[in-house]
Amino acid sequence: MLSGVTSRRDSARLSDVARASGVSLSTASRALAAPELVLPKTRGRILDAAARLGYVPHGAARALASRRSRTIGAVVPTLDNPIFAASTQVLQHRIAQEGYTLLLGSHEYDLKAEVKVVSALIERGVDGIVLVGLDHSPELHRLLAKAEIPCELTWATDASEMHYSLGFSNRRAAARIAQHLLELGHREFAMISGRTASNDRARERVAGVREALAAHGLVLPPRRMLEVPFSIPAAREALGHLLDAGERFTALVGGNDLLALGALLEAAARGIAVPGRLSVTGFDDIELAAEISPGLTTLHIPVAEIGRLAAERMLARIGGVDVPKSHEVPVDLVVRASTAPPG
Amino acid sequence: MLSGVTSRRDSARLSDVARASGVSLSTASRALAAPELVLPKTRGRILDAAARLGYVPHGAARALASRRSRTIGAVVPTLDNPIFAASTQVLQHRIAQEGYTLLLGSHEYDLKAEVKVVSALIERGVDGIVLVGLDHSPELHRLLAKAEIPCELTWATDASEMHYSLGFSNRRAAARIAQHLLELGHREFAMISGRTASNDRARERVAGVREALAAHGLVLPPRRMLEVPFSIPAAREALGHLLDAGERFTALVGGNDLLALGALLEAAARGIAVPGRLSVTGFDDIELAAEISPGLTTLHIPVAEIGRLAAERMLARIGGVDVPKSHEVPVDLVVRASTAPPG
DNA sequence: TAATCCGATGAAAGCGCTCTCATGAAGACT
DNA sequence: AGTCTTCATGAGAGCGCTTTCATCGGATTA
Repeated sequence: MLSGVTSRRDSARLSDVARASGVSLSTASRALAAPELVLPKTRGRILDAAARLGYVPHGAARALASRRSRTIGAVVPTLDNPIFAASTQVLQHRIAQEGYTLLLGSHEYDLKAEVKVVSALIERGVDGIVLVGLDHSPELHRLLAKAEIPCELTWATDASEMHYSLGFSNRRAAARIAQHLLELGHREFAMISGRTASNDRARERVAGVREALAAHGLVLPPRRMLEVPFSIPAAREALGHLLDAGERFTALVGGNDLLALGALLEAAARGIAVPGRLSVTGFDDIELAAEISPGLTTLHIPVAEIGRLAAERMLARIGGVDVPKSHEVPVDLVVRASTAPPG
Repeated sequence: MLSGVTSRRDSARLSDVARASGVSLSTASRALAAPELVLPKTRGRILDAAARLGYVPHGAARALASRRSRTIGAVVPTLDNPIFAASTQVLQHRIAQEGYTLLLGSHEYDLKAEVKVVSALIERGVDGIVLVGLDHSPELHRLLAKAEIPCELTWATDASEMHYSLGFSNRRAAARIAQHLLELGHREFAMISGRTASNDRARERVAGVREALAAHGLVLPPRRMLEVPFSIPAAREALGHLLDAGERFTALVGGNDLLALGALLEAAARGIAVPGRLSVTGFDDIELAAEISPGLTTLHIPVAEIGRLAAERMLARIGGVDVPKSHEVPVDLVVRASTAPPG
C-alpha cells in the first residue's frame, strides 16, 4: 500500500488533529493520553480540533505502539447457563467503565476448544483473561505463561494457590447442602449432577456431598448418582429413571438449580409430593428458585459479585497492583419449601 | 521506545520465522495468509519454523497493516435475558469457526449507553456490528456510516428497508397470539409488557395485540396494559395489581415468556385456575415454557437461527457479498395448556 | 536462438499511533 | 548577570505486520 490516499480518507487521524490545532503529533497524542502534561490552552485547542474533525483513535495502531489493547478476554463454558450470562454481563459492564472492551469466547465444556479460543484472544492482544473453573488444558497454561498476561480463574478457589482464583469451595458448599438434609433426618440420598468430565465444579460438588454423607457413615451409591447435561428435560428424565428403577430415597441433591427445577417439575408431574415424600435441593439460587412453588432450597451464590470482583482484580493486576492469589466470596444456604424432614 | 530489546523478547515475530526458514518477510507473510502463492516446499519450511518457534501472529499489527481486525462486535440490551444469551452464544460460535472473535457490549436498554459501546467497538476496529432491534440513536447511525462497516439489526425486520435487518415482525407475531385468544372466544384482555421506551420490539408487540383486538371491535384499555421491567417478580406484582384493582379479564398476554411465567406463578399462588379462569400467553418459547405446568402457550422464535443467520449475513457482507436487505425467520404459535376458551 | 511470459521471491514503504530523548524558553537561585 | 532547573513541546524511531512493485530464473513460443 504505497498510496495513503486509498485508505479511509474521510476519517481523521491524529496527525490531522495535530495539524488543525497547530501542534506536533506528540503533543496531540499527549493531550489525549496524559492531559496534565499539556498546557490547558493548548489542550483545549487540540480537543476542539479532535471534536470538530470527529477524530476516533485507531485502536490497532494504539495497541501496536503501546503494547496494550485495553481489551479483556473472557471464556465461559456457555452463555446458555444464566449464571455465566449474568456474571459476564457484570464483568463487561464494569470493565467498560474503565474504558476496556470485552472479547468473549465459549467452549461448550470442551477443553480443546477452550485452548483455541484462548489462543485467538491472545492473538487479539487482550491485556488479561478471565476463565471459568480450575480444569484447563496444560497447553492453555503454557500459552498464558508465554503471553505473560494475567489470568483469573472464577467460580472456584484454587486451594493450591498455583493460579489466581476467585469464587468459593464447591466442595464445602455442596457439603453444606447435604448437611442440611442430614440434619433434617434424611439418610437415603440420590443426586443428579452435571457432567463431571472437564468440570471441576461439578466434580467437587459430588465430592462434597459424598464427604458429608461419609461423616455420617452413609454413602451415595453409584446407581443413585446420575450425570446428565445441564438441562431441565435431562433432569426430568433422570429423576424418572431413578424412580422407575425403584430406587428408594428421600432426598435428591441437584447439581444446580436447573437440574433441581427439572426434578421438581417431574415430581409434580408424577404426583410425588415435595417436600412431603421427597426433599429437593438446588445450587446457585437463580431467580426462579424463589418464585417456583415449592420454593427451592438452594445455595445462594453472589453471581454479580463474582463478575464484579473478576473485573476489579483483573483491572488491578493489569495496572500492576497485585491482589491476593485467591479470593473467596460468601455463599449461603437458603432454606425454602422444597426440603423437610423425611415423611 | 528506541530499544526493541525491552519488548517481549521471548515471543517470536514473523521476521524470526522468516530468518529461521531462510526466506524474506514477505514470503513468510504470504505463506500464512495466502499459501497458494508460495511453493509447497518453501511453505512447508516456513510453517515448520513457525510451529517450532511457537509463532503467534500479532493481531494489532495485522489489523493496522491490513485494515481488517477479524473481529465482529455485538451489542445486546442485556445478557440476562436468555434469548439474547442464546443467540449471542450461537453468533460467537459461528464466527469463531471462520477465525473471527466476538467483541461484546451491552447497554441495559439505554440508547445513550449504546452509542458509547458502539463507539468503543468501532475504535477497536471491528469489521462489522450486530445490534438488537430497530430503535437506535441517530448518532449511532452516524458513527456507523462514518466507519463504513456493515451493521445488522436483529430480532426485528425493518419494513422500510433502510437498514439491514434480520428477524420477524413483532407486530404480526403478537397479533397472531391475540388472534389465537380471540378465536378461543376471549373478549376481555389484559397485557403485561416490558418497557416500551427505546424498545421497538416491546412497542410493536403491544401494537400487534391492539390491532388484532381492533379488528374485532375490541380495545385494550390503558389500565389493563401494564409496563414492567423484564423480571418474574415484576410480572407477579403486575398481575396482582390488576387483580386487586378488580379488573375483569379472561386473557392475559405476556410481553415475553418471563413475564407470562410470572403471571402463571402468581395465578397459582392466588388459586386462580389457568386456563380455567384465566388464559395466559407468552412470547419467545424459552425452554421452561414447555416444562412448566400448565405448559405455556407462546410464540416460538428460532433463537439459535437468529444468531446463526446474523453470523452468516455478517460474514458474507464482510467478504463483499451482498445479502437481501431484510431476512424474515419463521415464527410459530405453540399452543399448550395455558390457554382455553373463557370459562 | 532470441523474445516473451509467468510464477516465486525479495525490497521496502507504509498502517496510525506511542514514547524516549532533545530542545528551548521561562523562572529560580546565588 | 549567570547558571541551574523546570516544564511544555517537537523530532523521530519504532511497534509487527501487509502489500505493491520490481526482479529474476526458467519454461514457452516464434
